[in-house]
Amino acid sequence: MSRAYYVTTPIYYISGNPHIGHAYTTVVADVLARTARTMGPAFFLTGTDEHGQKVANAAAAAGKTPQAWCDELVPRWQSLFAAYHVAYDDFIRTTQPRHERVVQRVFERLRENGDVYLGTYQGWYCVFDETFWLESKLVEGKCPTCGREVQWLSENDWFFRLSKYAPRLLEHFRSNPEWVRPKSAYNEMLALLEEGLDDLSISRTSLEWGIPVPGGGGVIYVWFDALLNYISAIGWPDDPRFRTYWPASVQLIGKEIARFHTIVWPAVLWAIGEEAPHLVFAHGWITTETGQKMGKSLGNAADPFALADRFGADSIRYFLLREAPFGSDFSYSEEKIAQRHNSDLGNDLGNLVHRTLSMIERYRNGIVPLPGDGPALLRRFGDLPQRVRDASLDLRFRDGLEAVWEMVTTLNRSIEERKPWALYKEGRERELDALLYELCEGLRLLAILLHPVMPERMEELWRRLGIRERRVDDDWTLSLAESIAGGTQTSLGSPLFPRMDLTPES
RNA sequence: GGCUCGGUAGCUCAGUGGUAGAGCAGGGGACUCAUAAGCCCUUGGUCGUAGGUUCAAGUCCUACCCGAGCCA
Repeated sequence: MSRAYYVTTPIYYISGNPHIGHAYTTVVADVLARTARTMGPAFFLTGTDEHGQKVANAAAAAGKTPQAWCDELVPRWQSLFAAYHVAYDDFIRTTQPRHERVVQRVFERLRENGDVYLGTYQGWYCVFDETFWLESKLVEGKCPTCGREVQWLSENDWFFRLSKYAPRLLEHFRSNPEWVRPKSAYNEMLALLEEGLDDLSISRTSLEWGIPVPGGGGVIYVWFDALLNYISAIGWPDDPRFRTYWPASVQLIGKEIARFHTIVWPAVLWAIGEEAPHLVFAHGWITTETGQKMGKSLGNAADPFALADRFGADSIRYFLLREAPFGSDFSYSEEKIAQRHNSDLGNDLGNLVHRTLSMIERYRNGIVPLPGDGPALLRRFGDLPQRVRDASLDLRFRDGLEAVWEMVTTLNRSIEERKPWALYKEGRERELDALLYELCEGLRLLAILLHPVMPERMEELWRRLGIRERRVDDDWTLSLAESIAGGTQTSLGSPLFPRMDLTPES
């Protein structure tokens, strides 16, 4: 039996419009959740991070209240995820009462336990990066990462006793070397731990846009607030969902926020008596072809809505998972997307579907024939579903897709070798039926295996195969025990992945 | 300044001390069910550089160069 699966994305900081990088992380989480749902209960959480000075400033610049600003932006994010066929189970906003309640309750719990104490914070603060800097780190008096002006803060803040948890963190890292991936992130965080930890300021008196500290005294630091979304959304501490799904199976993050998620976050969880997540995976960035990080602040971000319009969201999803091993940075360009779309999806998969359904149409009036003596062709792929599922849940999506493509290639090759057009002309009906049946069954398997990655297109393939007695995303133990029924009425339709013109220009 | 990861074919990447690989792109061929797709064959590499260890190094060690990142 399998345990309940819980996957999270970072909650996205809504200081502007979403870009392709946000779609990337969220699509990956969606593929994990869809894969996990083929074997048991799964919960997929995403959402938005709405507090902090940067949001307050952006709202003020637009002449709006922070809440109004957030309310206007959130639908942009939700429509992005809809455009990419993302099926989350919950979308949390840190301004929702259900979240604010939990944050305050956690704070109180920590204060009662003595894990939070009142201290004095003095130092430089970069509003843009929401980060504190030591004097020695400033570059010509400005923020070393973004070059903007920093502010001098001197205030009485609440501090979290992070240092107290340093020994347990070290022990946790050393006895769970796979708990932070990829290895590079693990190594960096371990090195950081070995240098020692300072306590963390978790409140602000200089700012109003945040969750109030219980009993007064400013607002809770946006980072502390934000981390708690992963448990507030599933109803910490009492909701049955919390007991079902926590600790999280996988928490996806960008590598720039690894410190908060692998050092601060487990310490906070332990301080309230909960377990650390099983796996934190810090993925790489999508870069331009010159290796530059893509992001709104650099002005080089692709419009993810336009991309989905042009190529189809499922093609982009496929590209994101197939192009590079998950974890490392990878460079993006429309040419590369178009190439993947044309060669893998159009030529290999799409054409296989089209030529198969076309022959069913032409030789058998669109009706799936009765099976022959046995699916010899597909026998060697008996372990493919397990391989694909294992690869995906281990975040090796590329490996899983390559394994599926072995089957695509095998089916295409079998058509060349057995020449159904010749069988038809020569009246070798039983041989033709056997081959066509195997091809249809192969397409059924492909639809099932690729559905987590390309849900919309594979649902369309499922419809064309005419299967009504089961859904494409049913539990795999049920789907895989069956095969397509002879007599099923298929429909040809237009190509699933029409080739794109590769010549530059839109 | 310290540290981490990477540098293998035009591109994206496998490669776990034992004869350098795959896919795509490029070139050629036979076919016609199909989206000029698919199938078969094929060109292409001083494995970042220089040393070292070893019977044997893409792989281990040292230094350096380049790229990205983390920390100070």
